[in-house]
Amino acid sequence: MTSPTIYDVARAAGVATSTVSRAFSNPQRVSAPTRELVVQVAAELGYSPNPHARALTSRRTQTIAMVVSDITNPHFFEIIRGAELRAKASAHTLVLVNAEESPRIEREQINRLSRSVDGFLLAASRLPEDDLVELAGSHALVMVNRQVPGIPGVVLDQREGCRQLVTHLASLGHTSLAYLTGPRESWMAASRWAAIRDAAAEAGMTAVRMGPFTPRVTHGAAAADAALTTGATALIAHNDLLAIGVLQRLAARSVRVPDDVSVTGFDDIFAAELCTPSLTTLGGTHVNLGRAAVELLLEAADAPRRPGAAAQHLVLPSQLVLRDSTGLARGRRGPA
Amino acid sequence: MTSPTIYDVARAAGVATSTVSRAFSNPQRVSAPTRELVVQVAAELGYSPNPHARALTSRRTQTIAMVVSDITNPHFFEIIRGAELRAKASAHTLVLVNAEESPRIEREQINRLSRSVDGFLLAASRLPEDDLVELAGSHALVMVNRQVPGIPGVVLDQREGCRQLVTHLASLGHTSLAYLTGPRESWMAASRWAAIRDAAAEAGMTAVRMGPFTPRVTHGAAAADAALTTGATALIAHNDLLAIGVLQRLAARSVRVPDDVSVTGFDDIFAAELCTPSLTTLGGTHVNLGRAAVELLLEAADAPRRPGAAAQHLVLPSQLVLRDSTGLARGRRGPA
DNA sequence: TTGAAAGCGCTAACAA
DNA sequence: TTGTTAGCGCTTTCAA
Repeated sequence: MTSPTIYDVARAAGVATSTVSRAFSNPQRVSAPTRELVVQVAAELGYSPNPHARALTSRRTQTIAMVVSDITNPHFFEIIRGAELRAKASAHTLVLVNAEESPRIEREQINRLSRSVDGFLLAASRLPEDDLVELAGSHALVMVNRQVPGIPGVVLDQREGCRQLVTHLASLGHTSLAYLTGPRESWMAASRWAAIRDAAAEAGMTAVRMGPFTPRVTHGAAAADAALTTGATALIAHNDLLAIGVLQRLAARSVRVPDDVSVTGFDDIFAAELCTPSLTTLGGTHVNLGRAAVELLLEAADAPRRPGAAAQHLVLPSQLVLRDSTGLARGRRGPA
Repeated sequence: MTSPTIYDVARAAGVATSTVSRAFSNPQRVSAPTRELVVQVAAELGYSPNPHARALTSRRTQTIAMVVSDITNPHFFEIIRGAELRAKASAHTLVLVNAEESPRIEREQINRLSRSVDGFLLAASRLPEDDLVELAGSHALVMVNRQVPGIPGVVLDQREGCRQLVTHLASLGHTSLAYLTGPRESWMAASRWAAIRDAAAEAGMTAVRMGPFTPRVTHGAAAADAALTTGATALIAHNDLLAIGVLQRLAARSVRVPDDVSVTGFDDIFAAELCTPSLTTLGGTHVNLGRAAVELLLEAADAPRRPGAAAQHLVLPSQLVLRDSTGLARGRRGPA
């Protein structure tokens, strides 16, 4: 009933337990013939190493945890998928944790898992920067969609992406935009606003920020109402979910999109292509975000914190996807 | 640097290590005063139990694995979310595994994790029933959206749901339907077809099955083309993704929905509400599926396999959501 | 290159 | 109720 151990294999193969151990975890330190013998005997007995016993001494678990700020946001799906893919390729296990938009829960979950994983992927972390720096001192950490000095991370290029987005709106004749911002703790929200504001200034547009709004469809109504008071003809929602909610509210209020106002989102989730009108949005290959993040984490876990070596920051390209929710500004339609 | 162990706590509190151990894993077997002392000393020292050492002796890991047949399908998201929620409530960790629609990968992943988790949630498993029964002999198993005799499981009610769906179509005057079926290994696909066929017979409709089709948007084109050859006026796609692909293809071929044909899906994913026309679909609260599945698994892990006690099968209600993709059959429009 | 042996941190008899 | 003690299965010095 109970599964075979290295002792069983050692006895059957006529070698010491340490040799069996090496054959599995350090193959190059065993002669080829012995290794083959051990491996074969192990296979016959149906032996496989006990990961907990292994972790107990070696302190390596072959497991990484991914903490997402809000698992209900479909945009994380792609990141999770990429991470799972990459983790599997290196025979690592992916643990999934939901922080439910709460810094407290995020912290608790990290503490709970700190002994059972080799490192953490923190996606859109809501923790204050100080906490993160402290954590990075004792754990392998990789940030996803957030930049923290000294901690490795992967982000989609917001600066360039937002510039393209704003330029697109400017080229349609819009002269004023409103950014409907996300959660206060969201690094992304701050980063997007900074990029949008700068790009707007450059393009000679006025830009205002409204919010914060919880980036869900249901909160789009409030966001849309707030945005309309500004008189802006271009609305940039913090993400696609919020944008879709905005679209729905505008339709309900008989404001035409894109004839009266243009609306854009971020993330390019699956639904962005299907809603009416389809949504212009700043996307990118989120699968690669997840993939790259795991890659970085595995490196960090292998070569822990060479002091002096700067933390790696990967910036993956974002991609502006033009659809039907953006159009010429009011009064700019028809032949000039 | 290295974290404190029960030895440190025992010494500082002046008790035996076993007392410390009990205070944490079996509190009721320690007198209240001793327990409080131990807990307080432990807190001061910053002690927390090493999960691997714990697992090594107790064989309990506080971890459960969820294996999904295809992580790209958004419908699993909700199930995953429910499972994560419930797992967290019992201080359990959720490991996420993608089987990529491959029975081989599914099996490999299960084997790889078999030592590190307390049990498995198998969502839409593609494994043959024999394999599952064998697995259930050595592991705690709960099936999600698949019924296997002798193994506990949770499903949304297909029989009643499909009956409602078919009745809905019949009441709109449709007399022939086509079911665009999912993967060959999908228990769900077989189960839906059986229910649809029976319900159709009951309602005096003819029913044909086409496929199998990979249930993704991109495969909707082939499915739509195949369906049109049958002359059926009502198309039931295996899931919403396929249905959305069908809608797109029909639009491209200038077949009007629902004027020329009606289209339905399964799952009620987020996008079903947003596509054009919005999709009539058989949904249900998938979050509860995940939640209930974890619940069952925790029970099973606690009271392992009382022989004689039948495996629990939970059937959660499904819910028919009527939207714009279904309408009166051709020739049944206007005043009678 | 291989073997002997001492733990890793905890649980669970068993005894007191 | 508490303490003693022998493992759980593996890795890792250290010696040979």
